[in-house]
Amino acid sequence: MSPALNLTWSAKPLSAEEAATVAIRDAILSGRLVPGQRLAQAELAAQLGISRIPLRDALRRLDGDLVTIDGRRGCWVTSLEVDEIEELYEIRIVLESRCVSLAVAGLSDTEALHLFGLSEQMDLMQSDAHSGYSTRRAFYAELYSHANRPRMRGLILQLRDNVGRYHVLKDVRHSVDAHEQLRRHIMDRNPDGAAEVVVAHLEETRDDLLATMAQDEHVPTVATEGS
Amino acid sequence: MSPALNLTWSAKPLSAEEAATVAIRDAILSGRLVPGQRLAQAELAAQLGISRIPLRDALRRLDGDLVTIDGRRGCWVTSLEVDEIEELYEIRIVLESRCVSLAVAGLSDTEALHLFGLSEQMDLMQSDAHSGYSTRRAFYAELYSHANRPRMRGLILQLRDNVGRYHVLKDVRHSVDAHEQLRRHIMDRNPDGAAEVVVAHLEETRDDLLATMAQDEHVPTVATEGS
DNA sequence: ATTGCCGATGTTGTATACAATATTCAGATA
DNA sequence: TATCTGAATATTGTATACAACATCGGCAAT
Repeated sequence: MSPALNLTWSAKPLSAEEAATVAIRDAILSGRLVPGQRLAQAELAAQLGISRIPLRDALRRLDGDLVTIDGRRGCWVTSLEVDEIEELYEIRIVLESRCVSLAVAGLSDTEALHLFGLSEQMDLMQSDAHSGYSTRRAFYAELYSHANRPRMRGLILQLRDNVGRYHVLKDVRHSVDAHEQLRRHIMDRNPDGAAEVVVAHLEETRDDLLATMAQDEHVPTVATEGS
Repeated sequence: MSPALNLTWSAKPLSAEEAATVAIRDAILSGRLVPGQRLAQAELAAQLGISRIPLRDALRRLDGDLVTIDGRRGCWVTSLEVDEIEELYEIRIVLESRCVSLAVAGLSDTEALHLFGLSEQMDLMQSDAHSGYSTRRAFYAELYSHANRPRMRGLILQLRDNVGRYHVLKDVRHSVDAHEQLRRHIMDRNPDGAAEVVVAHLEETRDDLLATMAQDEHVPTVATEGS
């Protein structure tokens, strides 16, 4: 069934629309474009060196997720209320508990060992906040891929990104503990245990984020535009 | 806080992009555009009487869901494999069991009675397949709205539409039974019972669909273009 | 007969120009 | 002073025109 030879192009020529999509997504996820910030088509297109047409295509693609388009009134970076963040975490808990259970249940010996190594690496590196987030994201993306549920995995990663941009330089103590437990459940092929760890970790992360937001709610972030 | 007067325009002037979006979505959900069918921009734009620009915006908006855009190769109505349908049902089961449980738990007396009436009406009307689907969809949309989980509800309805277009003139016996049980659990405020009914109903519906697809897999539907 | 190589054709991607709508700010009026 | 009005401004929506790329056909070579 599987092809004997499988190439993946390293350098694919991406269109202006695709480039704009990843650029805007990266800018939002990295915090350079903050929630609530206006996204003017002419300005963004000029900054990216493209026309408004591919920029509009990119914005439509991100609409409803990282970007909110309000008819002819304009376009903003989606701003999440506390209720919405709680709901997104609830959906993540439901989906990820199932997904990690399926993934751990189906791991082969080499796959489990590989994930174990990835997880250890991840906790040892401990780099800055942004690259740390990206490393953890890659680990879960790899782990969840073993559940063989592509749509579920995509939804989870999308939800993770959507709520992850609100985490600013957070502690990682919980993560290290949770990852150690998760590693053990991976090696033991314990799906239920892994699911429990993920749920507990998500709840802890959610509560930390909500506490941080409650502290900073009177200090709203305002975007200032550089030259 | 709330305005004394709150108008909603019955006839709001929707843009060409919005009109194209609903038109294409309706065409796909009603089966006039079948899975796998090519969506040529020039042709569709001409049929809708608009330019290619707003049509492209509409296609981008539907991409990844009802429509699949493959770079410069073109655009097709998304075609689901058996594995994908199974996965979509699995996600629906996880989300809807939670959502119906929350909804039933929080119902007031009048709300429960209203839903009871809606459900009875639904089973008595028994109209044609398309309007029957739309009626059932409206009932679940109303029921799930009481869970106070807008994102979850939106995801569920999206998944429901995505998989619902593969149901062609199916039997409704299971639905009638399931709805009767669901009505009882609604009136009894029994969240767990309602969740069990919904899960069982979804599994049954899924198995019926898969059986139908297995029968018809050697009779692929082909789109023929009228004048 | 099959494979590889163009050239013709068609489709999609993008830039520019213009139309339609929303926002803003000045000025007038109560 | 506060509020409403309306023109000026800015921003988004859409159409047309053109460029870039993919597909399909024929033709030649092995």
